[in-house]
Amino acid sequence: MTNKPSTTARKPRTDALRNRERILEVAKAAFTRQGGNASLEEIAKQADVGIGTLYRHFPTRDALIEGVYRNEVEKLAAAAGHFAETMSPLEALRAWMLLLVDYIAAKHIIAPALNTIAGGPSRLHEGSRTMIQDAIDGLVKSAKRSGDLRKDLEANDLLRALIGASHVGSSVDWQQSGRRLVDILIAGSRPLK
Amino acid sequence: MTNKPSTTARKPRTDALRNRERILEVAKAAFTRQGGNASLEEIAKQADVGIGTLYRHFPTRDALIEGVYRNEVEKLAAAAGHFAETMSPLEALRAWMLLLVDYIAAKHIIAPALNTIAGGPSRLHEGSRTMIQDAIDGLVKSAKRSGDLRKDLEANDLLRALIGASHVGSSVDWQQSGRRLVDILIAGSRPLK
DNA sequence: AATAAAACGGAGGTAGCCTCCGTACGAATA
DNA sequence: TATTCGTACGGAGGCTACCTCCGTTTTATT
Repeated sequence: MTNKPSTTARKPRTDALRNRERILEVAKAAFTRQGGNASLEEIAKQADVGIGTLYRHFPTRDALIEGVYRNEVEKLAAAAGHFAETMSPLEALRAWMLLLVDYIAAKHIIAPALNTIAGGPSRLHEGSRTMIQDAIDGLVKSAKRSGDLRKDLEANDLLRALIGASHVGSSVDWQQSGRRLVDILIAGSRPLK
Repeated sequence: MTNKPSTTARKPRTDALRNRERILEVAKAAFTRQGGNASLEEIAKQADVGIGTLYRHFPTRDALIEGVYRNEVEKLAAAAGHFAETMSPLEALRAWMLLLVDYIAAKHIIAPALNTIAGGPSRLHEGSRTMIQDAIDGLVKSAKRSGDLRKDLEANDLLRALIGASHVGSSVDWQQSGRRLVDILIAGSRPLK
């Protein structure tokens, strides 16, 4: 194996990266708005990309759906850190929970589609679950430290409330009520005066 | 409004009823095997029916899916009564739970598809929930009376166990494990010797 | 500037959707 | 049983979306 590090794989092309991003962004919107059968050609068009390009990045519909999902989880995890650094603890928690509402909406589209996939969905779900758990744990913990949150609050309570609500209502506008719920939860989690 | 009851609507044609049945039967199989996007033309063919006939009975894909679902719930409710009359209480309960596994499989396909529907899915789900609850309540109650079941058992426990299991595993072969679970539940619900 | 690897785009063959309407069947009636 | 007429049947055909394939363009590297 004369595996010289010389073959250090050239840098990925910038247009490829940019297109990939655009596709994911448009796809997420399309899927959450029109469901898992949204037209891929339409998505390509809206992303200003040829249909061939879309298929090169995501060879199957499922691949695209999975891509959107992973992207979402990653953004969610990254945002937690970012918010924590640039906002007050309570604001950070609130902002992050609002993102979570978006994420859940996306996941609702995705879950059924993933069942058709080969390896099964559990693998994906497992990983995301802990990433999300960690994120909210961190945010809650630091908001407790700063005295913005009552000490007896469990991060999981917030998580469950939001996820639970999304299951009950699974109507189209549950996102709206989800956002309202975020504010209620935040308000209710302040320390008892 | 000279709405004479004389117009007593003629009897529905027998071939129409037969075809409708056949379509629902084939469609259920197709949906549970290949997911909610199974080819309608293929379903029509397998049901020995023209594509036009299929569309007359079920004008949209969603209508067909909903039809399968309603059919399933009705069969489930009817079966409970029938089993209760022709089997021993415990056998009746077991047989019915096995049907429930089939039903849940169908519902998994259906739930996502229903979210796209106009009126929202809650209406459907509500109704079915109570029908199923009633059915299992009756079966459990009579098995308790005959001494085949421990008295402290709640019908809901069985229901939740089965439904819960179906959510965790949502892989392709969860039905297999669902059937196994039925036997385990039955065995575990016998009176303590 | 030259080169070659990598990515792009869209034409075109295929499959599934759904409508429309002439034909066939079955329930009512005599 | 024969007739009538409302009801249901079937599948051809127009259309949309899928997905592959390959000639052209762009980009990183030298």
